[in-house]
Amino acid sequence: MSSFEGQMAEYPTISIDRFDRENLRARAYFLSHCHKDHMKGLRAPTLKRRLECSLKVYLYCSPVTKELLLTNPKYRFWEKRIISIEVETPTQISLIDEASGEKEEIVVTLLPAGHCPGSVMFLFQGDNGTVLYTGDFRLAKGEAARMELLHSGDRVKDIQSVYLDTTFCDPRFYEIPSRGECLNGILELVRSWITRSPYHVVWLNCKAAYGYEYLFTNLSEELGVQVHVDKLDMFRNMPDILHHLTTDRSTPIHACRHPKAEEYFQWNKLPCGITSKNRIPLQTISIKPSTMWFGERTRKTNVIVRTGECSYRACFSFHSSFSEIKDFLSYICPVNAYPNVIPVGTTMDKVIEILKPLCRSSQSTEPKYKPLGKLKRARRVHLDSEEEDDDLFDDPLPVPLRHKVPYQETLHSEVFSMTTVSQNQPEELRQSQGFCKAESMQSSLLTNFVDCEESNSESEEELEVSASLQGDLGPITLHQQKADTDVPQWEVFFKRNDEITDEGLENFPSSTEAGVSQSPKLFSDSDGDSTHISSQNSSQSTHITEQGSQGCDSQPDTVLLSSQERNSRDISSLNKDEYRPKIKENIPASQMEQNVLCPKDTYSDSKNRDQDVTIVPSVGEPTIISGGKHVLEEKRLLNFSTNADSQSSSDFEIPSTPEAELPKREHLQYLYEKLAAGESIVVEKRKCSSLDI
DNA sequence: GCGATCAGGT
DNA sequence: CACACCTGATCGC
Repeated sequence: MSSFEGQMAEYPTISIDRFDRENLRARAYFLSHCHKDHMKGLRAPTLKRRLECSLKVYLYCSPVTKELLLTNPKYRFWEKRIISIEVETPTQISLIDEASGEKEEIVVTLLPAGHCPGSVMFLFQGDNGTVLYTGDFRLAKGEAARMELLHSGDRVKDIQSVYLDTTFCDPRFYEIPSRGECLNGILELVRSWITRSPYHVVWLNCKAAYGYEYLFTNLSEELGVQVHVDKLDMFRNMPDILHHLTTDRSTPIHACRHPKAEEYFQWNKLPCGITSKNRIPLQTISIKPSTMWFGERTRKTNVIVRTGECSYRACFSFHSSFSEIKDFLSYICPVNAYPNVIPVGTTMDKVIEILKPLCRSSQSTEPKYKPLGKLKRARRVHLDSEEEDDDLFDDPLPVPLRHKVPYQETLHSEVFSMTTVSQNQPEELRQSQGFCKAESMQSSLLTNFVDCEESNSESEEELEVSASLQGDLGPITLHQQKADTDVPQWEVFFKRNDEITDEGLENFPSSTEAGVSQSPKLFSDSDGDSTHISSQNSSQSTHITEQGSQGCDSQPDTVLLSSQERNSRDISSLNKDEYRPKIKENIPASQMEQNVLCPKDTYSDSKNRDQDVTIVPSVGEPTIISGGKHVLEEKRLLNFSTNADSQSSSDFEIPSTPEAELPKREHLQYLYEKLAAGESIVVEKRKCSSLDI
């Protein structure tokens, strides 16, 4: 739960995700996503009264968040006072003190947070430096590196402070299976059950909160049936979600809720009240999404655990794991990092001890002359962080390129867009889209380096490149380049990108491996013999990180599901297309290869389409072919390398483990059916390698 | 009657 | 484990 008080040291006149107490005096409000614990005071009479008196005060959020918020009648009084800002569109906001008339300009950029539909992180740039408020987030390793707007040229921006989602910032939560792995595990379990007969139905025991939509949309897409929910009017303007939901109870997949749902379930009754179809009783299983995590040295086992005759728990997380948090923060490398959440069982001090080494200050204490390979980030004298562009000139030292993104840097001038919102204009987009051309950095070195370091923070090796020269951008500081990046946009939800799913999927790299397995016991860990069906992709990635040391065992998880299989249906066929299929053109060779490995996943990226507009061939990189739907691939490709697990890109390319075989769909089906039926599975123990125990 | 808080449950 | 709620009881306005 967020314990962020609402204000950031650098910009105390704005309030984020808290609307009570001191925050009642804010000049502007920001809401990162629509979860109640981030909306404290948002509908309190005191704030309502203040709005009536302070006509220049607005609430800024993403378009999806605005839609979700206003669907709730209790928040409808905000209607005229909410300004939605498109994701990845730097927007200038004037912060006016109505009493004194004092004014301060700030530029805010919303970055996708991957937590729930409409969730974003806020990047603020102004006279007091650049700061990032993450809200709640779930981003795979390497995702920060793929966000263009966190960079200036090739380097990550000079960020003064990060206000971070530290929900799982404890080594205990070292790793959480990726979204794709979890999704696949659930998908196969659901598939194996509902295909048995028209009377076999599944109840997804989800909590009352946004964030499960990508699960619903992907299951729907893959299985061809809509998911039953209690309400869907909040998605009325989000066709990509809406199309996969229904209020018709006759579907085999339910995510409806009822206070006595658990009790109903005992009696084979769904929350929506039905117990039979055509007078034939339904055969129901429940799947409860819940967070599962694995310590650094524990081996990941299942993403699905059987908890009873007809019930299962499935791994699902809205928040980044410890290693994902470390990857994110170490990449950003701010001067300061403040936790927004203190996980229970730990203390603020402990969390800070963990964050500190990932910040610049600690690094600055290091010897001045570091081997180039170790220099993570040039330390800069900062004064105002704002213009990072300018700083580039100041950097005397070679700066490691922290740009994992393979995307191409634009060689020519890029288009920067800057939107301005004035407080006087209430409407949403009054964005005057000012497009300013700026010269992009000459991409001198920028070329695309694919940094192979692992995303783990620990990565030590980085490529160094000399600093690039950038042109001065001129007066407007904030422009960010809009390159075509494809960041995993998670707005996905809304934009149907749930494809994200793919994320996981594709990421094989990331792979981790989780398997759905059932160990003989419900619980997993057993390592021994369980048959692991992993959702993940085939790639078994070798995890260098953790497992590396341990040897193979680590990979116990054999992945049975090949990504291809899953994708075969392509999931996304629908999805993708609708979304902006953007294609990314330049993909580094290395990635190409990967592509080859996982050919089918598709995926779409929301952003891509739009941005592609400016595609510039990157240096030397082969262009990918994007054939029809495979467009998506690109994205995933991208993810690949950058992805988390990807720690080392090389991993990906590692073909399957010698003894590993690609699971056949039929085999999987067989295993899942047994699993669904509660039968025990014969374990075939497969050795991962000689090391396997 | 409403809101805030706390306990308890899923 | 913990998340993001929901319900119910109590207290104050």
